[in-house]
Amino acid sequence: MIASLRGMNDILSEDYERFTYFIQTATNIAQNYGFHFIETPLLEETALFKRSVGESSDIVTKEMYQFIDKGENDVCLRPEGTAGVVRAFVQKKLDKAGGIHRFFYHGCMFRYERPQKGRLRQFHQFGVESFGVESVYEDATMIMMVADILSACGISYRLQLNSLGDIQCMPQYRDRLVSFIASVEGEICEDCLRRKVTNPIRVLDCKNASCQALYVHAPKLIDNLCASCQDDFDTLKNILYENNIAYEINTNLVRGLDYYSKTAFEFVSDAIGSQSAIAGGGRYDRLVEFLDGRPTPAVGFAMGVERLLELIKMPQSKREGYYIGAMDDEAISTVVKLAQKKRKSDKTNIEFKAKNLKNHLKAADKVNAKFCCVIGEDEMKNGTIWVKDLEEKTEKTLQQREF
RNA sequence: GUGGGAUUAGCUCAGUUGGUUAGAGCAUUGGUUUGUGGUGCCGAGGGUCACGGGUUCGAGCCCCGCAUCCCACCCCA
Repeated sequence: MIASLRGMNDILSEDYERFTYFIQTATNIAQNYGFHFIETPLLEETALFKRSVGESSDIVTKEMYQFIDKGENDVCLRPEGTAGVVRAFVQKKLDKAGGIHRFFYHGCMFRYERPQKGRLRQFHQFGVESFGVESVYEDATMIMMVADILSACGISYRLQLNSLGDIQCMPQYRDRLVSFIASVEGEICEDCLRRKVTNPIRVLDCKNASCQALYVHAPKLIDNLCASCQDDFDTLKNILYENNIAYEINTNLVRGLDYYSKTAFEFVSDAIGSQSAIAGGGRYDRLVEFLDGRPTPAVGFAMGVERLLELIKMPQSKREGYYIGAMDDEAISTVVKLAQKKRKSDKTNIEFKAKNLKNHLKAADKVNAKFCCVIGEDEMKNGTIWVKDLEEKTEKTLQQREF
């Protein structure tokens, strides 16, 4: 037997019901917020991700499905959605067109990681990206949209919030942090030594207790924000408070992707194991210019669909459509004809095997039909069909041409 | 990528110190006093015990390898 590749799943049956229910719910909400669908390719030039996600990120250094295609192009299956949307935004010259552009997307992403629950090599994200709005109200809107989507699906969550600073305050802070790390360099773990060079902010959430003891005295970014970042962060907290969105500040919340600035947020669930981040996002005001566009403020988020799947509370499924069967072989061709007619307007299941009435009723139950329709000896003789409403428990006999 | 656990029917799982023909529930399917369901009764099918080696008179059970899933690290959605 040939099995699917590691970390790559089939989605069918009940999972598929949940999957499409989520996508539909999220799509409706995104449209209510004024966002428009965008589809970008699964395959992009490798350079796109190196420049946007960042050379030092885990994604780019070890998780990409990268290969050389037959035209000798260095290409990648997309590991996340933002880079492609920004590329499309720039390529369509929307940066030069000015104004506000709001997009949502959903589709599969690929990361070569060690799979576990909630972490797949091919997985799906639903995300949105907003271009051209500088106001922190847009950041708050993103957060409220995620909250709306999760609530609509009956999913409870915790919201974690942080500010990563901007071009004014971040580099300064980074320098101060690096010199702090240098001052304790002899006592920190190997991972932290590596992080000092690659991504110094990451040392702050080192799991090593002895490192943490040293970092108690480390400068915190949140205490070193410039006036504009501090203002925006305060405003954001206010907006969330006024709109009844509970949050916790997590100063260690550092997005693993290099392009974030200012607002960073993550929605986590305590009900799905260690891969608990169900949505994450933030502001990325400089990414458009990194990808050769005119500087454009932008903010967005992505949700991991597979991680949400088992948390989604589905609406109760209702009986729907018709089940049609015959009690004698001679009536089966009539049944097929009637079913074909019914299918123009309603969901219809046919049974090709002749069965007694009881078994037909059982089968109609199983497919969750609203009406069980059967042609037996009497109906055959009279050109009629017997129809039972399985909900109301009422029944009637119709002329076949009226069916 | 590192460390640990698991893998037996379509699904969830039993399976004794290694001993004859590997079980249950659910699901599937057939029958049911011969036209009334979702909850009756009786029966049936379904397993290379993940895969490949080894030890043994004999392996679902012990040993080695490998694959996948799960857990932790890492990281993120």
